[in-house]
Amino acid sequence: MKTGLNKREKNKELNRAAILTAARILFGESGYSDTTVRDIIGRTGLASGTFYNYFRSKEEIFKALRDETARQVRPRLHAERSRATSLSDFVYLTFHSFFETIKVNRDLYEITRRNSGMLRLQQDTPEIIAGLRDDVEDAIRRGLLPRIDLDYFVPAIIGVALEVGDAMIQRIPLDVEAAARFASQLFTGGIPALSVPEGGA
Amino acid sequence: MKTGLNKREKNKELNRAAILTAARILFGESGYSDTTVRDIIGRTGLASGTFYNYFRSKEEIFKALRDETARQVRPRLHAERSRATSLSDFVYLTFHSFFETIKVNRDLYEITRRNSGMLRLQQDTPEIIAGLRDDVEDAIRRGLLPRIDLDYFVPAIIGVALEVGDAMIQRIPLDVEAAARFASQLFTGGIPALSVPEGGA
Amino acid sequence: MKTGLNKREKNKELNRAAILTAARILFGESGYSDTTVRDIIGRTGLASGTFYNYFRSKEEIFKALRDETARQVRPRLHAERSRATSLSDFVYLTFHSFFETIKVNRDLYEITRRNSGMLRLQQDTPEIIAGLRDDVEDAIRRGLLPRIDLDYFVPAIIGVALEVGDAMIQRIPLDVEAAARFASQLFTGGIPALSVPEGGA
Amino acid sequence: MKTGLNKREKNKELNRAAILTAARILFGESGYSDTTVRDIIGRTGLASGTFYNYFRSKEEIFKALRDETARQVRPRLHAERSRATSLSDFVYLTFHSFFETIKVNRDLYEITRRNSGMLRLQQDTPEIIAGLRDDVEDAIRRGLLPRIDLDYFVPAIIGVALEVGDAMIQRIPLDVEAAARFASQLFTGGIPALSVPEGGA
DNA sequence: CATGAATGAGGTTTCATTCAT
DNA sequence: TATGAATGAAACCTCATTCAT
Repeated sequence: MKTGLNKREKNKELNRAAILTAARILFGESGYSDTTVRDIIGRTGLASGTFYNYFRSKEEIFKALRDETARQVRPRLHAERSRATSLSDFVYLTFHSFFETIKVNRDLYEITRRNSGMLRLQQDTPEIIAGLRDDVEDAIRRGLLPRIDLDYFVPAIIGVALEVGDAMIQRIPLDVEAAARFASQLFTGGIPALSVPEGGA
Repeated sequence: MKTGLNKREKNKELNRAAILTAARILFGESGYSDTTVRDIIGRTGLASGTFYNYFRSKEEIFKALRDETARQVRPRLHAERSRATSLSDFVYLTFHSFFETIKVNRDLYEITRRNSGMLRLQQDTPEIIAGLRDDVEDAIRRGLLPRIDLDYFVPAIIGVALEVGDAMIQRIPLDVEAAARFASQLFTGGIPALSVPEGGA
Repeated sequence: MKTGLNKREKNKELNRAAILTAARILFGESGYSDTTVRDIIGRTGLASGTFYNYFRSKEEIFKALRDETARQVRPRLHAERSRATSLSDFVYLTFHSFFETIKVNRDLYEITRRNSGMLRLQQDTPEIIAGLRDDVEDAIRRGLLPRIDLDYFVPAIIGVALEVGDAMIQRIPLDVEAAARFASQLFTGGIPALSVPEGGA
Repeated sequence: MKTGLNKREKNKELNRAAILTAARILFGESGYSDTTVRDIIGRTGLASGTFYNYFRSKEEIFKALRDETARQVRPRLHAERSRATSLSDFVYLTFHSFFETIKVNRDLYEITRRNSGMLRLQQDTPEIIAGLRDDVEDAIRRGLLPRIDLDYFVPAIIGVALEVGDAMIQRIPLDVEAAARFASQLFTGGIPALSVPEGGA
């Protein structure tokens, strides 16, 4: 039955979730290579062999984490962006939803950042960002954006999102709106639009 | 003769260079953790112990590579930027010199990209980028740039430089000017300035 | 059952004991530095990594061996000596219990002998001897021994115990009483007391 | 010619001596296994390959050091002992000359102590002590000593010499006479002869 | 002879993975 | 399924010794 999991099945789910969580934290903190399977399983209190009841290898859990990110994050980013009705709207929502996601899922984000090119697990674009190109193409079709060289434009968005995102996280207080405003002003009007009024910090 | 190196010294230079080159390639291809000392020395045809005649540890050769980058690249980027006489000039030269550097030292660039957050070897800002903030501050003092929030602006430049730089490298033909033009237009006038005339790619 | 160990636990005990025994023999034969972890584990038939399931390092197993000695030997030597009621009694029991211990734990003794000053693992006094000074001080308080310069007297006992002990072990038949008699006569009456009747060996 | 060494030959002698001295110090400080050929040669300022112009191997220099000890020390100890005219004389001179030797050649002594059973280089009796048995047998023949079990007596002397010698070295001020007096009193009259007058240290 | 870089066997230790319980 | 000891390949590094200069 879909609705009810018996005790055994429920425990399986919990264990799997616990292992994933531990891996998420550790990959984020130390990177893929410097995180051992023992580190991961040790954080859960389970025995080391148990790891292999849930994941076939260390590589597999890394991929599972990526997929999780994709499943959770992509639809959300897409939904936000599709509400846009103007260029500045589109840009602001893109950055805002991305920064908001970073703030909420900081550990998943760390993994993507710290292990971008690792092993041979990499994709050209981190999952957390996937889907952006489609949405941009759609925005062009909808007339929100002018015709642009996407091979440079999409990376430009990504670059700003990642680096300004990093800066945002380190800043106190953590202000998603301010960061999103900064990035979207840059993309909407360039440097002149960024000018800080008199005694700005 | 004072000027020339004798055979022994010349050979030492060659070996050291060979080891550095091998490390550069492998760190770039596989990252720091997944590159073994044996991989490195194996590529040179030397014996495994010989590695340690030149570098005290795996970590040390990594640092040596980084320092090499810094010594080669920083002064050059700085020199280019300090020639700027206007906002658009400053931005264009910044991106252009960076992309040019990437093109020439592609392997060194890969290392920095792939190992940014790795191990505990990282610095907050990869060497290849260090110095940018100083130059931007200087440009503001010189009136080339308006007063801006540097904690977001500098990362924004870096993000675009890195991601557009990656895109540029994969593109054939490799066109530094085009990439620099794109990035500086974005920073100078925002998306509207990017608009591609009719039949653009 | 609480009292018995199951198969797993029993096997663990056996393996740990096997590793300790192998180390004991090899350290005794070749000394600490010239005994490799591979030698030790090889003697047990276990895989090389297994060593590190039981001891964190080569140094640790050495210490474990020492502690084992201490736990086994010290209380026993102390108990014997505290039974003494006269000077000659005290001296005889001291040597006798020491020689008896050597005889029984010959391999542990070899380790202590061969590695006394080694590496930086040493303690000033090998465990096998520790406690002697306390007992001597106690004997002086109890009036069994006169007031003596302990900084020379304790080493003198130790020196005779070790060297005569070595000689005893090589002698056939191994006669603990004879060795103890010799040493205690020397300490009780000096050389004159050692005089061998007519046809002595 | 015996009398004059030319410059080349003199330098050879100096180098050989320098290497031996360095080895003596280092073997004494760290033991045979933990001293590297590079450590030794490094202390002399010579190049590592040069070591092998003087000694065929690390083991050989160790043996050379042993032989040096024997050549220097044995005759001297023998000469001192043969002057003895009574039991107490013999015993006192034996210990005194040994302690005096220790004091003067502390580094050679350390080597013998720290590496007694090492490698397979050991002899049953350290070189520094060799010859003792012969002298004792001679003393018995000369009527200085009673007939004694030499297999225990010689080791007893050695044990006291080594251990009291160690204690003496650590004591400040270093008093050879006091140590020799202690040891010879013990051997002459046993513990009763050691009794310290009232407020002795 | 002196030099010091090159050699490569071998040392200690780690860790993903397997498997008997 | 859970356990955790066993496995063994492989990582980093050391060092006695050789050899071209």
